[in-house]
Amino acid sequence: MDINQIAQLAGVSRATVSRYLNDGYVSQEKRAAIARVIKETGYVPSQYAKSLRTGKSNVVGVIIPKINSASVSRMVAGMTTILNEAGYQLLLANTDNDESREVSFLRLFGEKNQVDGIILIATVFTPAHEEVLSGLTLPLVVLNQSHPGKSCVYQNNEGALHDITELALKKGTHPAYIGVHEEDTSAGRMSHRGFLDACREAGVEVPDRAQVVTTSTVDTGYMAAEQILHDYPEVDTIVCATDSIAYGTLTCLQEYGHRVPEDIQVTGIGDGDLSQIVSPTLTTVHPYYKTSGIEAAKMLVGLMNDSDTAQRDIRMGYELVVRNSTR
Amino acid sequence: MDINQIAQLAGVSRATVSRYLNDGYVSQEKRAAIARVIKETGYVPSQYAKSLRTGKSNVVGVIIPKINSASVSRMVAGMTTILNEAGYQLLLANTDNDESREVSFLRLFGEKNQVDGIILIATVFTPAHEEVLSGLTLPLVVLNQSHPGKSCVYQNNEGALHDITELALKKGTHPAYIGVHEEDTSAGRMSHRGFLDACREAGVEVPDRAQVVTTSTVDTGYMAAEQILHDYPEVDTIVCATDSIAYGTLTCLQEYGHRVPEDIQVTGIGDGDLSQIVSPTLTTVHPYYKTSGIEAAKMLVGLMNDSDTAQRDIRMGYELVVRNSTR
DNA sequence: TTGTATGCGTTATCAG
DNA sequence: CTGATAACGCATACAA
Repeated sequence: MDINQIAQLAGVSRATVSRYLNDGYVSQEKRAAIARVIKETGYVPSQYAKSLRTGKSNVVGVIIPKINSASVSRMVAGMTTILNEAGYQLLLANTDNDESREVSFLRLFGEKNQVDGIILIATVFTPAHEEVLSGLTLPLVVLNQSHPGKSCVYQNNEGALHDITELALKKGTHPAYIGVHEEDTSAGRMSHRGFLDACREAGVEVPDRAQVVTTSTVDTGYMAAEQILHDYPEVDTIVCATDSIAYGTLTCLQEYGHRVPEDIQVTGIGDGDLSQIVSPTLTTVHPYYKTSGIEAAKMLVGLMNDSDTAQRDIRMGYELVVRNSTR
Repeated sequence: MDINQIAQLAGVSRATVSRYLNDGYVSQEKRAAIARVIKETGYVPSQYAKSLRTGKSNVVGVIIPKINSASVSRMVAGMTTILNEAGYQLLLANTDNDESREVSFLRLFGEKNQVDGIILIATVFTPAHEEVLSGLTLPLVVLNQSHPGKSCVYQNNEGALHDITELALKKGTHPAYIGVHEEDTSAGRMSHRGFLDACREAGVEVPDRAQVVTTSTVDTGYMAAEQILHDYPEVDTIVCATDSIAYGTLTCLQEYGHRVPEDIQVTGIGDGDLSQIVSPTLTTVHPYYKTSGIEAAKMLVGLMNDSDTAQRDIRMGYELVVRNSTR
């Protein structure tokens, strides 16, 4: 069922059918005839052919580290609405936390091929990333990290950790910090800086033994809290870089018989589903993940349409959610 | 950068380059020459043209009700691994729980176009669904629901609820049930049946006021539990159709001063992340979501390759996870 | 307002 | 083993 058959059945040339499908510029009679034939046959134009001819696919490639994650799936949910509205489909590339796959997808999509634009939910930037990123002509938006020279949308981890630490220090005097690795992800670094700034402003000293680095899971959070309890027994406030770590910390404190928040305050970042369910409920920061996906998608649509849209950065806002794990 | 330029640079015809890219059947010398040129130029074949010519896209359409959901994102994670291994990309279509969008995506993908196969994570089957489903020629796998005549992979909700109810009834005598709506989703109906069967086998009577229907959220779970407490005060066991409902129930019981599991047992279905964190930790059923995604993807790959693969159903297994919310 | 002719980049057929 | 050549289904410049 191709455009030629439609043309024949409608008694017009295929160019007219094509115009009917696109610009317009067709007389009422022919328009009606074509419409009727299309309805009868259920004809749908071939995307392949259309894309081959126009060089546009109406598909955007979305590279994600892990679909199976609350923050990522919210971002994807956000961009889906915008992109679909704008007539684009999402081609999903899941790297399963494998950096090399991230680079190869970037390359695959980037090589003048298959997609009209890319959204990269970034984790780390290796030299390989930089290389492929620099030689990229397609519209691209980096989500979740800031990257010089590229349009990006990212969370204000520094501000979030600063504010929540500041809050906790109104009632606490011996804060500890459980963060995530800081080598290649700016998120980790910025978070730590926010914490340290707030401490400095409050005039409290934080010894090294009160600051540990781990990964963002409940189990490792538990272990990190255990370590702090051991190395820094005077602790009365534990600021965690993620909610998952905070959950582990809560469990640990409970098992060691420390009361939260009376003896030790705990804070997280993320406002995960569990945060209002754990006991005590967790004081945390609500990051606008879904909205960041929406913003990234809007930006990309802008880049793909008006090719001269200026590159810009969006640092997302956040909201302190004060619950019962702080005094 | 197209195949003609590569051919010219390598001193061969474009047919030879094409063969190099596909079947093989190229002499060593030419092979080397082409390889060199391709490496130098970074040439990548156009998917559009390839698809137009071959009628295959190496893309499968995945229709999901909501990306932002633990079960769905796990299923997607599972199929991603299999599909990527088999050389397919995922085109994601998120309906955001809008049935009509589900149908239109089905139609869009189905109209001989754009994708080589479809995985539908099903929620409900309306007449509109049936209509488009019946006139579908593309390989399709239905995930999460069973559907006569179509290959499908689904959870054994009936078995899961039966077994967990059976377990709870070893220590309980007055069970209540909080389920989800049963009109159009077989999941809800099957769950309820599993519960009732186990009760019947155990010889316990369950009055209507001990069975309520709600939606699967923490808040509505809370309210449903409240209602049961009011209408059926002698309750000593609450079987919930989902973990979310169970979380709400736990919170409710705690606030009303009922001890779990001493006074009232609670069970869920799903083994969500929170289940080992809430207190008491939740007795639930671990459904193999990720594995079901893997199975669905394998099935679809089979259907797409050997077009004569028999249609079949897979009912997934499950595993009872006994924790501290039951005696 | 409409039709004709051409090309988008591949792969497949068919001789050589 | 290789090279012409003809599609694949569509959009568009150009002529009418």
